[in-house]
Amino acid sequence: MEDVARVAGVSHQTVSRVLNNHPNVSAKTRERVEEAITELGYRRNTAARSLVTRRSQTIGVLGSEMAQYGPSHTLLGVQQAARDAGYFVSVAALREVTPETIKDAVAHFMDQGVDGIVVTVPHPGTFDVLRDITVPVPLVAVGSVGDEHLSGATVDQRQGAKLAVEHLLSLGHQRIGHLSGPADWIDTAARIDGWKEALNEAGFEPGTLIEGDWSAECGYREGLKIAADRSVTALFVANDQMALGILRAFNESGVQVPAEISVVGFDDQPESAYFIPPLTTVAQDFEELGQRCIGLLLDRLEDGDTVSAVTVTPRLVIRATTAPAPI
Amino acid sequence: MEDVARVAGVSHQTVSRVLNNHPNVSAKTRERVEEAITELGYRRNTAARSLVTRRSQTIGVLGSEMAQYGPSHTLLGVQQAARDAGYFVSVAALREVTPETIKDAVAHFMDQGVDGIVVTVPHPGTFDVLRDITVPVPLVAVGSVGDEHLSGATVDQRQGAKLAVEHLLSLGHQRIGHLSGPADWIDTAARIDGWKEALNEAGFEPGTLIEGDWSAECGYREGLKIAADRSVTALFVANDQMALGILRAFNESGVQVPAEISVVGFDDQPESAYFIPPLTTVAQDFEELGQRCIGLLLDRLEDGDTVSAVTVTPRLVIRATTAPAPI
DNA sequence: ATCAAAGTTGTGAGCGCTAACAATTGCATC
DNA sequence: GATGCAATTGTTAGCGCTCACAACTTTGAT
Repeated sequence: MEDVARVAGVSHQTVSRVLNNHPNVSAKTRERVEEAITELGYRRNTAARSLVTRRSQTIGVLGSEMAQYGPSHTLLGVQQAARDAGYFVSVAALREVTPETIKDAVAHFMDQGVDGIVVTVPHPGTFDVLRDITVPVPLVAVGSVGDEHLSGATVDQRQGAKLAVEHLLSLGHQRIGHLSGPADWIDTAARIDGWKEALNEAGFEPGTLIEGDWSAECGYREGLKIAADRSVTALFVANDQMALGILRAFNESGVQVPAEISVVGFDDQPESAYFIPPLTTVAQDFEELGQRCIGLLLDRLEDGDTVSAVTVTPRLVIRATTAPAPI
Repeated sequence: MEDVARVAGVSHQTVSRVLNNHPNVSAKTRERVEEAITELGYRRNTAARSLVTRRSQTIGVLGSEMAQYGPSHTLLGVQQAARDAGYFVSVAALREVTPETIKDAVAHFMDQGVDGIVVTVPHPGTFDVLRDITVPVPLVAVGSVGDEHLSGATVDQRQGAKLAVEHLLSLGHQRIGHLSGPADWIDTAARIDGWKEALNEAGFEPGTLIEGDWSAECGYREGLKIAADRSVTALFVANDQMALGILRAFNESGVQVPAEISVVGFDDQPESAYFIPPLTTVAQDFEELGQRCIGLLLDRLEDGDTVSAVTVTPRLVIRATTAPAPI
């Protein structure tokens, strides 16, 4: 920086001012400094800057199941938005979710001096842990409703579930079952609520509720049972992977989809359009979710504004696994 | 740090020595310092440390298609291994792969002062770009063969392809086609080579070679054509997603899998076991790949050793899409 | 011409840490 | 008890930057 100052014929402080876009620098000085910077290929030292500002220009992303469709796309959105805003993105992937591993990861980020943390750990207990340890930087949690300490960004999953079930209702289905995610996931509860609500509003009783684990394997297993007992004419499945398993089980059991049983998934992974038959499902824009997270975080970081929550709206994609209910 | 020194009754430098595991600190002093550290909940300031050591304890991961099955799992392995070794992991996801975006991302990492970079950009041109810009930190590229400047970690894809084709040959197939990835991917070339090699060794001519784009949609489109012309009795498909599309196309066209045509995929995504029918495929351990990358990087960083390449071996998973060739 | 107010630039200190060197201690040897 | 040597500890400087403040320059009203 001293070198740049010398070349531009100013003091190091003026260079610093140019770098930080301070208002009180005359146009021609600024220009001269900028020339010197490009001429020397100067890059400001982040460590020195962090040391004095106590800001690292880094945002931590703390997540579990980071390789899954949802989290990995959320990370993409976060990364994109953060880099555009001049922030670095550091990741910590939890192999196992316990209060200890969460605290460890947060400590890891504090050691690094991150300016804010985006949390995508979809288990309700997470938020309690985060509130307990009073993290000294802004937090945004995916799936949380948000409060003054912890912002939340979330896809309106209840709404997504309603969309799915209302579609089935409009086709004349009345016995609509639900294969949910694991009970300790936030998303699971929201989707179950949406399913129940849509049915209640239509004046029907909820059909069978089965707790799954998101895996195709589990969808297959439960699909075999449903194929045998035929307790429902339609099934709302909490993600596309379980729906894949269901489809395979029905295929093996000779159950016609959608003629005998309709199936709706959730997520709209790109593959879902090529299932046999192509899956009707609910699309959620995870990348947008990630971008919104950074938006919230930057608001807190820069304006001190306390926007506590944003919601991304899902949308129904109708393909070939849904048809009018059999008579 | 000054506070810790005061509590422990030593100088700040001794605290620094304890923190850095310097040899010449007496056991009881070390103990006293450690007590003071836990008592005060002291955490060393990374920025200050980086400023003087010129090391950031951060590794950058530069990747394209980061949300895909392979890259996202590689990232998981990288993150795991890096955190275990006390490093932070920063990510940069490329939305578009051009020499400019690669250079930008590298510049972004240099601004951050990363100690090393793991590159998972599976296009051959990448390595040339990286060699051109002479990055001042060690690099490990996934998919590269490696040289003294650029270490490489890779799954032996040629071997994986051979495994797949040899399995088909052992079932009596002679006309074995290949639906490959896009031509500008490294993986594509290696898999084509393996396919050709296995056929040559068995004394057969390679069957139809079709260039795909990894997507299920493309698999579907090409599958319809193959179903119509029946030029092959078996198909080696370069990834599971395209295989999914193929399966759907064959199903629609009334082609029996595996009775009429056998299909082998590549990747072994968890869903593949629930395709209709369950997919025979080649499994690759991406997490291990990621861990190996960090291993290579740390070797360069710490010992100065120049291990230039490691290889992870894939393995064939036989399920229900392969059967003896029809007579 | 004179002065105040605003705009612009420079100076010095210090963020928290580690490297190099200096000083102290302990301990065996003469 | 004096001497030398190694092991241990302390002292000083400085990494590259920004902040607070001081100093200088312009502008416009009197």
